[in-house]
Amino acid sequence: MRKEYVFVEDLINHVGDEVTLAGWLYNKRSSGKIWFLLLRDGTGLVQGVVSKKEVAEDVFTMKDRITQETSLKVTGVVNTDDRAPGGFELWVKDIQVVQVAEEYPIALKEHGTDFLMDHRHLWIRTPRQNATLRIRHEIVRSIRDFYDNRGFTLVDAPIFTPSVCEGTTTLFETEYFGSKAYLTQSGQLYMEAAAMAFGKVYCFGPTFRAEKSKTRRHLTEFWMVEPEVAYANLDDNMDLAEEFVEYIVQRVLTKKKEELEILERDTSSLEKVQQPFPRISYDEAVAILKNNQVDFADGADFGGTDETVISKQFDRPVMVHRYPAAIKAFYMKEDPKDSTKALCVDMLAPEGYGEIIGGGQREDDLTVLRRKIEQHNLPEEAFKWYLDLRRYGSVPHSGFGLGIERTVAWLCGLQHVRETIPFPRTMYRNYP
RNA sequence: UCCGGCGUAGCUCAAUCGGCAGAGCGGGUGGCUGUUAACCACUAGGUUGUAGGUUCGAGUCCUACCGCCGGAGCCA
Repeated sequence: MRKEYVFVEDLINHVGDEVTLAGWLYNKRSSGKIWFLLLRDGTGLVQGVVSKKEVAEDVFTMKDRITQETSLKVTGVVNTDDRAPGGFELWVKDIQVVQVAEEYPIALKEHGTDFLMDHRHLWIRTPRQNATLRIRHEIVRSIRDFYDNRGFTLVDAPIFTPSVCEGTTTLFETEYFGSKAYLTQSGQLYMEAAAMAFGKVYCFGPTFRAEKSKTRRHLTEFWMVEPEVAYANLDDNMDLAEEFVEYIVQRVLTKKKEELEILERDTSSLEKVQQPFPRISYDEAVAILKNNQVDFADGADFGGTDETVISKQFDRPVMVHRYPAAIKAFYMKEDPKDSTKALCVDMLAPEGYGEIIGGGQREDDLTVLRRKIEQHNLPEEAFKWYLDLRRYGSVPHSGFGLGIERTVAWLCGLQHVRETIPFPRTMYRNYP
């Protein structure tokens, strides 16, 4: 990768050696005839000690020339020292400046979110943001490993779609060679086709919602993983969902301890995320709301505060199944025991983080599905290919979608999903 | 789209009843041999979001607009 420079994360293998690190100046402190620099290289932070009697004059006076975020290469001997942040420090012999940074806008002080988001391209250099995005990466890796290790085939869904998927949410419209195209809000319908071809599949990509949502749980562009399994019923689907979420959480707990510490995440609640997860019906969830004196209209969908009240009854994610069919998408299969209910499931994360999974068993009967499309005032023409799946060897099948950003926010203990994605897109932000 | 809140130095915020626009950080200058968002001294830095209005006098009160934040709806 690069032979000349050692990464901070590898210093543990170089104690006593003279090495050269390449990075950026995070901070400096001086005390007359000795000064300290904090070097950041993306893999960690290390303190360099510059002593007047041990370096050349021009190296010692470097402190007056280098500014925050100046790019530089530092050569020195690696030592362990309890006084140094991180436990290691570098006895500096030489410093080579690559570029002296202009006055850096992000001080090592508190800033407002709007200011930081305007400087998101720089903000991601700071420890907390860095830790969050590293955890995001671990979550993405664990998702891929989970499905790849279980024989799922990755099938990418298109971003441009010819028409509405669900008919409920507002889509971003774009010009497509003289006709209209829409940015996808879900790859699910395509995964249903893929499941009939590959048995068990998943897609993982960005999705887009043009809803004018202004909450801590919404972005206009977000990432979703959507598995779909042929011959799987609702119970199979819930089994998969809980095994999946347990896997992600435990992977992050074991592999990203340092990052969770940087974020000061209390992990005791995450350690409890183990199978089995509680499963309650919509009707049972409504009963919980009523017992907690929540004013709730029967048959309605749950709002953010409703979800919080429900999830606070449990110490791990809770799966709520069999919502009223009327408030769910057309493709949800009717419960054969109660046609007013749908064989769907939402998973609510603990600590008020809300819905992270939505899915269920799909309607596999051609006649019922056509009726649903008509009832939802959707153009049957647009779903011709989708209906074909019910004509040529239709089978029961199920799947769900997990929102990456909400999952990252939950595991990191963040108040807002906007910090869980490198460059968030919200109703009011399309910069940088 | 609706409801609520906030816009003061590069950044984070103060400014009492409407009465001289201030501090910390960051910048600059100087000091300090173990600092941990170091510290100490000095210093520069302002169209108080925009446009009107009330008043002897507006950062402060009123109106409209703009921007952002939080919530609702909708959803992952």
